[in-house]
Amino acid sequence: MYEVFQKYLEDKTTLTQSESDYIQSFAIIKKLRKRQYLLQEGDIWKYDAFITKGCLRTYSVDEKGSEHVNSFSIENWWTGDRESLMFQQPSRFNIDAIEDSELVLFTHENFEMLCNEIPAFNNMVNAILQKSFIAAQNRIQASLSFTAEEKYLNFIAKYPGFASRIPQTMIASYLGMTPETLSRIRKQTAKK
Amino acid sequence: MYEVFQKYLEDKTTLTQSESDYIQSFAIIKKLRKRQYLLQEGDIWKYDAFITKGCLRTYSVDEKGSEHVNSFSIENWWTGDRESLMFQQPSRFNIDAIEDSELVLFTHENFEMLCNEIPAFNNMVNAILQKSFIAAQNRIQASLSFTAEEKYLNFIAKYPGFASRIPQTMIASYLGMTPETLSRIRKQTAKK
DNA sequence: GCAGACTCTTGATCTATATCAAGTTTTTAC
DNA sequence: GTAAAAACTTGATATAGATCAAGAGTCTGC
Repeated sequence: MYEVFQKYLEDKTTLTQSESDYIQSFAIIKKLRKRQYLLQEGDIWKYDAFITKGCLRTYSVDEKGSEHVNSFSIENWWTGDRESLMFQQPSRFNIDAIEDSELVLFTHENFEMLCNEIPAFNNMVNAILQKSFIAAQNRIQASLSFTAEEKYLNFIAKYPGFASRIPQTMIASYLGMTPETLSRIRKQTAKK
Repeated sequence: MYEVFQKYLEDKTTLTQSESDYIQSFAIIKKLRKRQYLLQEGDIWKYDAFITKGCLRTYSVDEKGSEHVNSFSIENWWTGDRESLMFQQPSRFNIDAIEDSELVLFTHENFEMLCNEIPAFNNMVNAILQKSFIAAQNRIQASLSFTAEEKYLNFIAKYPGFASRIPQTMIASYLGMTPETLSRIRKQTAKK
């Protein structure tokens, strides 16, 4: 499955053959079964992780025991906990696989070294971060100004295909509503 | 007021005198009166902006005409619209001054050039972006899992000093609640 | 292929927060 | 310094969405 990542790199940046090979030499392939954890609350996250296949979710559990889905990540996206990584502190999140998945991991040490040695790689990484930040801003925006129905419609417009892969309960949690509410919204919008 | 930015740079990174001077040579000083816009909806944002004095707010207006405060930024922080900047598209946001303010602006062209020419500067900029992303994630987290009261308490704990500078109406909007609700929460929590 | 466990749906009821309205206090502008 | 405009408070009422509960579908493991 490393080809998926290689293709992604070709798409997003321009590397010489030797740079590309060099990057590959640090890659760690990781397979996850459905339900398997990539990261558990309390662990310190130490990688940069790219998904070549499957679908993962990042969520936290509050004091009342309710789960809150922070994000979904599918093939050709990155995942992990930047806060835990940056400050080397125990994570407040869990990341697990919604489907059988495959990832390409780099230890953060190696990843930073690659960023320093290969400017094109560094630029790509920064561009991704910028886009992630913009996406986060837009999500905040949506959570402040949208009704439950608008949130759902915005979600399926923005991430078509997700709705069919991910259980509704998790989507509801991601959107900040109960599964019952989402079920009713889906019923209503189906009518129209 | 440029000294404030200079001090910030010294704090966050290590530059030679000539690098520091070089950066300064591209700086544009901008003063804003209270209520004055830095950016209006529909404009294309073209700068990287650092606040040396004062307080600004970024907000959007929805179809019903309600304002939604996206963020506050004070001295020693950055502001702007990354989405408009990155894609050179009309902004959905307004940014205006809550207090008389002063900023250091760089055109994005110059800013990128500085990033390319001065690695230490580039690293600093990336670190800021990382932290901004982490803050955005935490805010999403809060908006999903906190009650109105918890959101307010979290806000004043995280940004002490903001509450006294910023009108409650705007804080309420930032937290995703009505001014009336915030007023009642403040009354309750004052009692305790 | 079946039992148990999830997941989704639907209905009844409840509740946190919104909305509307009016009064009070603070700020702004001349 | 004063009048008008904003900002904040408080009360009464409304409502979107939560919670509780029970039944119907679907998946999963042996």
